[in-house]
Amino acid sequence: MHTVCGALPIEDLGRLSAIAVPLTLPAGRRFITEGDAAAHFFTVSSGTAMLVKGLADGRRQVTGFAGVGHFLGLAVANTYSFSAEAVDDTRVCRYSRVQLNTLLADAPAMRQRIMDIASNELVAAQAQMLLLGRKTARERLATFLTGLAPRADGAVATPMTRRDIADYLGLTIETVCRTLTRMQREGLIRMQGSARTVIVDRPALRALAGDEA
Amino acid sequence: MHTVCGALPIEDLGRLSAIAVPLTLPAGRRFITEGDAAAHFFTVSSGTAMLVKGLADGRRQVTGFAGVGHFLGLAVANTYSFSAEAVDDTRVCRYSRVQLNTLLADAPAMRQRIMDIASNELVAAQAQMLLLGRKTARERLATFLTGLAPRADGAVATPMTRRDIADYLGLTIETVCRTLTRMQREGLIRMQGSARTVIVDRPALRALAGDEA
DNA sequence: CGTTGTGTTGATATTAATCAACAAGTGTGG
DNA sequence: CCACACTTGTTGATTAATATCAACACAACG
Repeated sequence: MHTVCGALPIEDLGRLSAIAVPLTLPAGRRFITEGDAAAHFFTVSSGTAMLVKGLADGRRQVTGFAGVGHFLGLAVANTYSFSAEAVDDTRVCRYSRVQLNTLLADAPAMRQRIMDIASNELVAAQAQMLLLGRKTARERLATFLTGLAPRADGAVATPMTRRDIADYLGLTIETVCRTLTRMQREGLIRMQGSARTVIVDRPALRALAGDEA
Repeated sequence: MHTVCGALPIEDLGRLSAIAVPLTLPAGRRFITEGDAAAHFFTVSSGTAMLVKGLADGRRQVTGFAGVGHFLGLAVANTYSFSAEAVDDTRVCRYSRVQLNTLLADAPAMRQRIMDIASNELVAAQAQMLLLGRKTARERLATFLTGLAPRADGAVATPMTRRDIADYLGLTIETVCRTLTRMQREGLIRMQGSARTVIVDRPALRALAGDEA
């Protein structure tokens, strides 16, 4: 999965796990709430989480999905600027930010790694701005699908609902549905239930995505 | 100005300026090109710069404006993932990334500051995703205008062209014009040439922006 | 089994884009 | 200093992409 995070080098995992609190979250559970005091940060152990920003009237924007090994909540501010929810049944580890900072003080490799993660997030965020500001519905879906990590059989996992995809791509549920249906009709993809999609013609889909400009 | 950067603590400025190469850029000059080897990073000394991402067919997205004191090009990757241009006549300082990294090795305060900057960038980027994905044209302009730093007389500087604003907000030039004209007709703002705008009714504009959800 | 949430498809509405004309600056060279 | 070209900004008419409204299929679940 893209954006939101990154993985740590093995040698640091032990020190990190010493302060980790493992949590099991059912699908849909919110574990970070926009505006709350930001006392913790999280890593994803299994499943998928997503970051959400909301408007007063209920409109929402998913700013990223976080798969296994990804980080959430690395903000400097005193309050979270986004909410986070489990997409499917998900295990996360929670870390105290105070303890993390202590740990970081003499772990330069880990510090560097976190810095790199933040930079990569920023690059991903800028790519997403281009998508949201300038790409068509079709291009957005093509970008989304080709950005998902393919499994051994060539299929990609889409555990999030159509609503989550729509809120991630700045579209409506209906437009997501119609666009995917059309891509299937055209032989670009094959949907196998709503949580699994085979990318039939990856080159064509990548061309549609329009990156590599 | 919002997003893209931040300022360093005074005590580090001397060390940084020792490796700085000052450059003077005319309005419109591009000084970072998407895809080029990322050997440098930059700070803005005067004027305004902007970050741009482009699609093959010419569509472009401005991902942020950088005013005085802001940073550009803090990526980890080997190539820049965006271009940068001077909005008006601008002075920037250029720093070698290699030298910067050496300097950072024993400057914890500076390192921390850069980490904080990156985090703030990320928060701003997520806010912009919400704007691009879910706000109306009117809400986007209201958000943009209320986010500009007001001068002593209450006016805000808008040195960028309508095209740049449109590419920043994911709109067309015409929609930006029409929306601003309408806001002026409604007494929310008063335009004084295209580079200067007085915000007449800031509370109303902030309410329109829809943040503080 | 009904109930509820999710996904799909169709008909229609609406926002913002496109196409077009022109006004207002800005700069250049005669 | 003025005429001209060229860029930028504004406004109007029309189109098009996507949202909205609506109906229904289907699966999960109590």
